[in-house]
Amino acid sequence: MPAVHPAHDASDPSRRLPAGRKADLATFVAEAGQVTVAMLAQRFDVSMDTIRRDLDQLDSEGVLIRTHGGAVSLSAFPRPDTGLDVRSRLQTTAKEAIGALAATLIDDGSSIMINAGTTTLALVRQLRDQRELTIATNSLRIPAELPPHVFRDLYVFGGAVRLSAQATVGIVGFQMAAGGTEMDIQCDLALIGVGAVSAQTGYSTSNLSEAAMISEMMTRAARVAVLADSSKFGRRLFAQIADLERADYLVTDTEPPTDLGEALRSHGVEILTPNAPSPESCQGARTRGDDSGDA
Amino acid sequence: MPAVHPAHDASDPSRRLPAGRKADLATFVAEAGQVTVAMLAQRFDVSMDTIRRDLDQLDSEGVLIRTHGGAVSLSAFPRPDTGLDVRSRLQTTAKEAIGALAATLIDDGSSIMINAGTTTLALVRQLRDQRELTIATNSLRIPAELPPHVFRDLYVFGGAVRLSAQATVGIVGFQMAAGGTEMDIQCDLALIGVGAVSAQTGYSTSNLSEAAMISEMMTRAARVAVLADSSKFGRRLFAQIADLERADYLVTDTEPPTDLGEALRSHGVEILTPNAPSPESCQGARTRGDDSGDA
DNA sequence: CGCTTCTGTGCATGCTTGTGCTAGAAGTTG
DNA sequence: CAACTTCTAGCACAAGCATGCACAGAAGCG
Repeated sequence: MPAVHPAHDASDPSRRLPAGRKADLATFVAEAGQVTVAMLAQRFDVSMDTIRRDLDQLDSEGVLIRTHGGAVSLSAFPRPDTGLDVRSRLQTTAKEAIGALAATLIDDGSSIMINAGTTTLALVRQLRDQRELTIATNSLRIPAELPPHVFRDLYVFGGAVRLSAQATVGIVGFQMAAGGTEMDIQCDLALIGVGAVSAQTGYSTSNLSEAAMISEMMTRAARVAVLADSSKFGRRLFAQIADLERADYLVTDTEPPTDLGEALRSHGVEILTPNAPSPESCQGARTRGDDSGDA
Repeated sequence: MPAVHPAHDASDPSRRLPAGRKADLATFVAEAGQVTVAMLAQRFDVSMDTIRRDLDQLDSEGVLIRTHGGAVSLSAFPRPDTGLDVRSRLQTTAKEAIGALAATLIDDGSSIMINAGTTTLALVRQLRDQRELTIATNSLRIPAELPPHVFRDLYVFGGAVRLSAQATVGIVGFQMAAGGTEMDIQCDLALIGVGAVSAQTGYSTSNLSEAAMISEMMTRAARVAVLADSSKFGRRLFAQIADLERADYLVTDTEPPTDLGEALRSHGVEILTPNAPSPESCQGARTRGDDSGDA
């Protein structure tokens, strides 16, 4: 079994540490906008399998978006809003199902907070039968998509604009008079789309300011529903939002992996999926719970 | 055994990424307005079947509208909630000219406030050559339309949403910490689109809260430019914003009637029109080289 | 120093996805 | 109605993918 392995050539300086290659790869994708696995394999002189693994990790870290055949950058497209649009085209049916399911949690006349994100955007498109809602959000796109007959009052939190997310980041609250003090606000339900759900580290997203804002929304709500499609399971993003028990509901499209599902239930989180209450649908061994979060 | 497959041409990098192609295809349709399957197949160098499948998917995702033989963009159809969009199609050439002219007032690195409106929206679309701007606005649509390279920081004032105007009404200011006090803000230039300009009653608009907010923006600016096309002259709307002398410039498309023009000049307002460019305006009516969306 | 353990990498294997082709159905146009 | 275009459905093939495995270094431990 000598097996003629070309093996690793330590003499080649272009072949560097994996972490360094991953960082270069991330910037390369960000500049190129869209790349193929084959292109990257040639560029970095490693096999396509390694590139695939790297891209999967970078996707789970939220640095780029993995697609069939390669990857696209979050925001480096010619148009700044394509980052959001590309993301919104991925997992759309799942997001719509999640949105429709989450909409059933909303009672007529209740007050709700909604954070910015593609999943929550799909949610507001599903709002049809509700009436007289009071809604507060940090999304700049929700006011354009919200059906006008469902709400009575709509508020947008002010602050700096994160262009890639079409959202504001700032204080969860309002002043109603110049120089006046902040009004204390409280709502019945917070609907929160997150970037990652992990049994170990709870809910997380890629932007620190947004994480702080979401956490503030959660504390100002009597009930909290977290929205996340199955691609968010078992990964960890840069900024932690809260521990698992801060949510009352997790609305998703497929039953989570067993370890995550058990962790959620043991923390009192009710899991809602469209497939009716059929537990343990067993979607295969998707349990990659590891995530060594370097970056 | 036909076996002779022309197969895939790996040499062309523009192809080879389905997700990227779909994103490009969506933007292409959005810009062209209407397209045929054959046109897209030639443009993206794939078969018409693939284009058909892509269009079917994009239609089911709500990105465009599939038709027999091709597809049309969403904006080609008047959507139900297009109160603002319908208005924006009126007087567009005039608004574009006004926007381009007002853009010449904006210096690199300056801080500006912009209120919500179709005229100011046309203005931000004309911003190309400016850099490092700091921008604050109550418009929810400006963040989506603003070219990303022109500004350094962008802020949206928080508050209640006026859906018909896609704008917030509230306080002109920000808190930067929960429970903290309001930060005092001041800018170099306020760019204000108004609904009416009258020699007797000054500037006015139809909504009282917006009028108060605009007035506040004016007081927080070193210079004030009012934008109004000729259809706004000589009329009075419900809520007065300010007297004539509160503005330093009136940017419009045609010279106002003599009485209004005299009243403005006697109050120290400089009138800027595209035909009689002011001494400092250098770029004037710039031909928009690219797009010019016919097709 | 030797041994174990872990990680990163490359390869081989079925399996899934995307694409183009063909044939027939359905629609459009003169 | 006839001629043409476009759509739908099914098929075959290439590319991409997940998984399991083997090997090379690095790190840890005695």
